[in-house]
Amino acid sequence: MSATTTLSRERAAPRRRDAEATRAAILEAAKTHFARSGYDHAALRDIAADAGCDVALIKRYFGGKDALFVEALKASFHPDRLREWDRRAFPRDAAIMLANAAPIGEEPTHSFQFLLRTATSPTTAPLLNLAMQERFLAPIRDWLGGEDAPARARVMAAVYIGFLVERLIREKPLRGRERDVFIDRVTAIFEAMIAPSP
Amino acid sequence: MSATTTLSRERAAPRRRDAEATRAAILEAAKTHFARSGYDHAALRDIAADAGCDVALIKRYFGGKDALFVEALKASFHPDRLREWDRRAFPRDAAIMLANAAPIGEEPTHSFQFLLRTATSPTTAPLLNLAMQERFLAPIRDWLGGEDAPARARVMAAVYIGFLVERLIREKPLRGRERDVFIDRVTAIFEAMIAPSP
DNA sequence: GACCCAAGTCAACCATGATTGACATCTTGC
DNA sequence: GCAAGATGTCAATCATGGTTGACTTGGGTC
Repeated sequence: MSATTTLSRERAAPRRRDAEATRAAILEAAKTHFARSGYDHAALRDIAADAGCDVALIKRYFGGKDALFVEALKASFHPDRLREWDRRAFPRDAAIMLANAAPIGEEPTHSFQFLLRTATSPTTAPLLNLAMQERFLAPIRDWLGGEDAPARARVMAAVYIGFLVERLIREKPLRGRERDVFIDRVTAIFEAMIAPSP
Repeated sequence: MSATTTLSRERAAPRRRDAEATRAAILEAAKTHFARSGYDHAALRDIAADAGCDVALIKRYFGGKDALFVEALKASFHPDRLREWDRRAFPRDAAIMLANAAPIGEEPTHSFQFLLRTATSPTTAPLLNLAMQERFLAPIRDWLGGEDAPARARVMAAVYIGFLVERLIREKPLRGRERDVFIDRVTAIFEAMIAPSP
């Protein structure tokens, strides 16, 4: 939803036929559906229905399911968020975030569910390499900086993904001592990863 | 492949019509296909072809795709392997294994790829929790032992899964210094996880 | 040898879902 | 107003793949 883009406000005409808006609506719906259901189980008809338009428009605006997926994949990552994170606070903040329950459909998980679904499907795994490089590994590498940033970024990305997966399949929330131990251990791991090479 | 099970050798008759053998062949083929392609992309016709029989036999012997998948899932885990791992050598051995390229269909990864692919499909995702608990978390917990084993097992499983995902989507093999740093860091993480609580 | 049942084969059936082209309708420029 | 192109709709088409039932074949028993 939220198909009404704010751009070109000078054109007061509330034209109902707005290619740009429909395209954006399709992309938005696609992000949600792909993240929730994965590539295979996301039906273009459902996406179109959510976007409030016909399936055929997807072909017109994106070309096909593959192309739509790639666009949605690109649009689903917001690596800029990383820059806002404080280096000192990150390990524990991230650990606590991971210890808490993952609300289904909430924003932060969104893109990572996407990631997971993409990584584990043979169809889409190849597509992920590029996106990972550009949008995930590179930002982490820059954020880390220092010696051996590439290898360390790779390790950090892997660990982070692992915890996201764990949270995704966690059956019940962590409590009490288990939660505390979990947080402490995860914090230690993140701290070790951020630490520059000796 | 390897449809000739060794059991019942006393019955010298090389009967070509062997329900037990075909059933085993189907299961074996299913394990491979499901692990490599995931639930959705594994076609029963392909599995049957690999097993050297007709699709209809799958229905006869297993009932349907779902049931076959469950059987293959159960048969794909060998959590007992964990016991063989030496506590001291594990961190570095595991790190090196993860640094190397993942040969599709090789034994060690096999069951874990299976696990990961399971997460892809909404059909099979519910099965994942159970399998994770019984066949992954519990063995690790026992293997770790000591104080706070549950929380530590959770952390360790998550990290391990993360690295498996990373390896799945890794575009080219690690080399040189990047590989060395990767191994060192991963080793350190595993060592930290194995270490008992202070 | 005749017979019966398990084991295996074959050819449909059916649902799903992406793709496509023909068609309708709105918007805009003249 | 009116043509033309952009935008949106509709109903096939096509491929895939799981499911199913009728059929054939083999192999052991009487």
